[in-house]
Amino acid sequence: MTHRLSRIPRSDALDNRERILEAARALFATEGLNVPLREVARRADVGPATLYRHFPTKEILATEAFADQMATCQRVVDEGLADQDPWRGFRSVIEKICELHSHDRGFTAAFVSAFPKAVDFTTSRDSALKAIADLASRAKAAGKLRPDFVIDDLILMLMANNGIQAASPAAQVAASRRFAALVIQAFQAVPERVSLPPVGRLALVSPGMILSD
Amino acid sequence: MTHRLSRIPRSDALDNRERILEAARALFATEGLNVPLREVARRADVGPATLYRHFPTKEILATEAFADQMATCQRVVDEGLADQDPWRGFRSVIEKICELHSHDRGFTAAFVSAFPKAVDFTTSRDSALKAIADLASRAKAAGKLRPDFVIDDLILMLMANNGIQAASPAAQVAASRRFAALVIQAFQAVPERVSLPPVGRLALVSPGMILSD
DNA sequence: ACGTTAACGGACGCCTCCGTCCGTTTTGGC
DNA sequence: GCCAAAACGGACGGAGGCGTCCGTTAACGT
Repeated sequence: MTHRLSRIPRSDALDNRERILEAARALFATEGLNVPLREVARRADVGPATLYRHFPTKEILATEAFADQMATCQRVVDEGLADQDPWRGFRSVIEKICELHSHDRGFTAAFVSAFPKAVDFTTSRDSALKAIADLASRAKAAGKLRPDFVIDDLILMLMANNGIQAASPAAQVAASRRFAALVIQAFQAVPERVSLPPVGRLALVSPGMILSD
Repeated sequence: MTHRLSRIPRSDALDNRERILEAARALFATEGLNVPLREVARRADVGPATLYRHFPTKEILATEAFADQMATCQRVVDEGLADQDPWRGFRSVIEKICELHSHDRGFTAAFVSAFPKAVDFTTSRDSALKAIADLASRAKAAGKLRPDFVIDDLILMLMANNGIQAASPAAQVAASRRFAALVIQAFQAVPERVSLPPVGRLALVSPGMILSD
């Protein structure tokens, strides 16, 4: 009678699970979130049923697949916070996050999406945003970041960065780098600033739109 | 023998053709280019075959549907060119184009895409870009636009603008407006400019990617 | 070694979209 | 009014994605 509570999974199961995640990471990065799940399964050399058994929904799969990207993201933000110069920290966060997202077509979509089920993903995103907001207000206090910057501007920037399509992965990164540089210029405080129009309510678009469209 | 050369189409045919275009415009604007063609047909109160008879491919339909948007685009550019102050003209072009594109989820996709069949669309886009490049060099000469601006930055900006997702049409426009303002700040020449990283080769992504994804 | 059972994956049915065929309806010249 | 031909649209077959069922395989405890 060895059955009570959370049995350890079989070795091949763990194996498959890992291979699926690997395949998902690779495909999501290059193709975006809308790859057929069969293709992930095929690449992982696994039957469709196996994939669905491990990850009942695409959201769950995406959440787990992007776990380390999310961790990287958090680390980037922490590094930015650690910088004595808040403006330099802020800039580095923007540069690194743009780069991070430019490598991975799927990640931004996931990041910007409001996965309801993926609790931990949402919370870590929000904590990252919170931290950046802190950093931003410090940079404002230092007079380097424009005072009318709001955290939604960052979301705006992420979405915008996600819209960039380049011919090759390398070009994609290059384009994002330039974009980041431009954005930083735009965020910089300068004496004679014209005021910005309000952001309005951004989407945090529903997962359905991201996963299917 | 009244058959030689380009017969005038029947009245109901013209009727349907116009209704199809109307439906396509409406749906492309709200849903983007990836609406099922059946839905366009349904909205136009027309059978699928009729739609395909008038517009054999989605590209052709899109091209014709966006013809007036394209004209508006050209007009905006012309207005910008007509301004005595090239920098003000340049800014207004950016603002108006961002607004134009923010109203219409499909238009940017079409604009940025490299429809091979849609000859006239491509040429008018290129002529618009050419004109903007002229305006840009005048604005540079006036010392208002940063010297390292290149026309690909505009494409970059359009793609980025296209990535913005807002909760409602109104919010979408608001977000684009703010984005345009930020972009203008970024493009403005200021004394102590750090140099920008290169753009790299942007996509002008193939129609397939835009129409299906 | 062997049997129990967790885990697998091929195959199925459902759905949506696509593009075309062909019998039917409508138009416009006479 | 009539009739050729132009135009229509319902219906069909095919392709691809999805999620699940169930007969088969192979891991692990004894």
